[in-house]
Amino acid sequence: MAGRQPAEDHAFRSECSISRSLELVGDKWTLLIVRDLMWHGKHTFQALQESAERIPTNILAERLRRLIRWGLVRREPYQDRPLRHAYHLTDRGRALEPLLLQIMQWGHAHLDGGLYTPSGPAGERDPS
Amino acid sequence: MAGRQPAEDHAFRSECSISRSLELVGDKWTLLIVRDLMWHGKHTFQALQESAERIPTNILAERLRRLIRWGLVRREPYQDRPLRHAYHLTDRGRALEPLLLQIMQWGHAHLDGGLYTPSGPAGERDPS
DNA sequence: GCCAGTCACTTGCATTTTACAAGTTACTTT
DNA sequence: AAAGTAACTTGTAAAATGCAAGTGACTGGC
Repeated sequence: MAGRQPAEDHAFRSECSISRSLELVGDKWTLLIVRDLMWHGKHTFQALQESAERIPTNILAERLRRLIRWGLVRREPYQDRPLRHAYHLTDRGRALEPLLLQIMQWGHAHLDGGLYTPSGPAGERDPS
Repeated sequence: MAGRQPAEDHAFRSECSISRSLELVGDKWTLLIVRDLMWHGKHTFQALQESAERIPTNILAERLRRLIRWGLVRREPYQDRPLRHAYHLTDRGRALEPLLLQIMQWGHAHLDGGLYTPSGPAGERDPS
């Protein structure tokens, strides 16, 4: 326990594991970074920021810091001269894979088709 | 296709199913509402707002509108005099169950223990 | 009829987060 | 020395969030 980082503790807003998880990955960007680290071989700041969704650089930097602080991502040099760092998932980060697969599957089944037109499957519409 | 609602279309920021899903459920609150509708028998505005995480009422109202617009939730009267409405998941909403289970499982495995202390599993720490 | 109470929201406003553009630092290549 | 590249940081405007208070429809008791 000695040598712990100075970082502040975080008080969760509830006991619920879902709520807790969402406090960490419940935003529009974090899981996309995890996706790129997990499946798309993107491990540098540059590579991550060039993804199709065009994450703003300040958000990317902040999210990477957070993921590192929570132990989902590791930052390590992959060369000196010039010194450059790469980002990799830890075991804890890699454990998000089934979650990512589920999100992907749901989106694929329910949000496909380019532009969304607001009407559920037949029989599910509000008969206003 | 006649009788479609006037609602605006939505242009997704990328083709990725994960990204698309996150544009809908990628925030701190939406999946908690789905959780309550799916598992906790909460179907009224009142019941939903009384959950442990204390969602602000304006956010709850806005999220319910969004979920309805996207066909994940249905709003229907459960009594007249006074007229009251209940919220229920549609099939599309219920299809989020495996996703919710995965989030719960990850959180349970990696975020348990009340206050978070920032250090990954042994061997995963940045040896700074 | 009048008053208190409940439910389901809406409104106003302060705070926080996000988005976009531009700038900075360190180092390399020409 | 000049130009280029990677990895950020900073500034600022726009949007989302959080909190408190207010509103409207109705009900039930006196």
